[in-house]
Amino acid sequence: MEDYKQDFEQELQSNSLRLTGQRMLIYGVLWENREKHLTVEEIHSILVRRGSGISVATVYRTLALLEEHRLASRLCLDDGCVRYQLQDQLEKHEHHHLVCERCGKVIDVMSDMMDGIEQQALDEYGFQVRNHRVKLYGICKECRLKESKSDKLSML
Amino acid sequence: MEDYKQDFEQELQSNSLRLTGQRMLIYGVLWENREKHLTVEEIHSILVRRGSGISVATVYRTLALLEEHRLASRLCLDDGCVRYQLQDQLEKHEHHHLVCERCGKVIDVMSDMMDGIEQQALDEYGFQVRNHRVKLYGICKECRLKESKSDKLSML
DNA sequence: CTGGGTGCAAAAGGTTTGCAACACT
DNA sequence: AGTGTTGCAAACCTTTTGCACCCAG
Repeated sequence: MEDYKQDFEQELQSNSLRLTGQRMLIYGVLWENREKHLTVEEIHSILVRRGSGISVATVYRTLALLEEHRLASRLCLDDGCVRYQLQDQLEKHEHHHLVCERCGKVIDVMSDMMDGIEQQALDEYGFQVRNHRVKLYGICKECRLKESKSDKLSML
Repeated sequence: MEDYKQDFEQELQSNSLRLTGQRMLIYGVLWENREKHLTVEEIHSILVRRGSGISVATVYRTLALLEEHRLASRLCLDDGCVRYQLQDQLEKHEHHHLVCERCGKVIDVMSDMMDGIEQQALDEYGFQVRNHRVKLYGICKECRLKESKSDKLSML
């Protein structure tokens, strides 16, 4: 339970990178929010709120480091801010995201259904896929329920 | 052949928007480069190079307008700049992109292979997909050939 | 004519960088 | 001790905005 940082510590050590307090803090925030997709600004302000005088520059630098070492993955929702999430070390490549156009919720989806498309890319274009980013935009269950309810109310 | 702008003109008219010279120019550049994915900066500098004193602000405003009316689609390759491309009016939703990690080339792919994933999203999460953005990162045919050639050379 | 559209320049984000001070190893 | 890291602030880059002027309808 307390060893969640071992992947990180090991990766740093084997690359002769330093295990600093700031890096641990950032990794900790990502771990605590591993089911969420935090923006850089959110990560920074969580730490500032806790009394850490960490600078934004360090947050950016550390996140870039984590991404480079494939310990975190970057998610760009085309709304102008980049989000980060710890990357599951078991994943072959990145998972998919369902983005609700109403409430903004992001649902992670594990799926190998892209295998077919990857094969097609190779067959038809000679393109060898190494990673993919799939974002499906639509309306989540809760928002659909909410909307069908208010539709019924407005009909009265 | 000369009527490629009719979709655009019609859409403007039916929304009582004005058919200005600048809008025509921008639409023209997108049409000439319809197989490419131009950044805002590229579109702007193409026009400036041709002697048009158009401002970046207008380019941004017009592209936003085109996107809003689904005449163009925005592509965000997570490299900090947004790209635009005219949208095929027959497409159900956006097509997929194969992005080469070596040369940066972007290949468009039409495919309905996402239908399976969309059904899965609905079945498992109650999530109704309305659009999707799929980017597959990998290595294109040409770069693979080039690399295998230089591999062989370095072996000598 | 009249209001939508444009150019300009300033402002507003978000992200990067140079440099001196700091702190892991 | 030595160098990788950090904080700070300035620089950067892309995108947005306010406003006076302009032009399509």
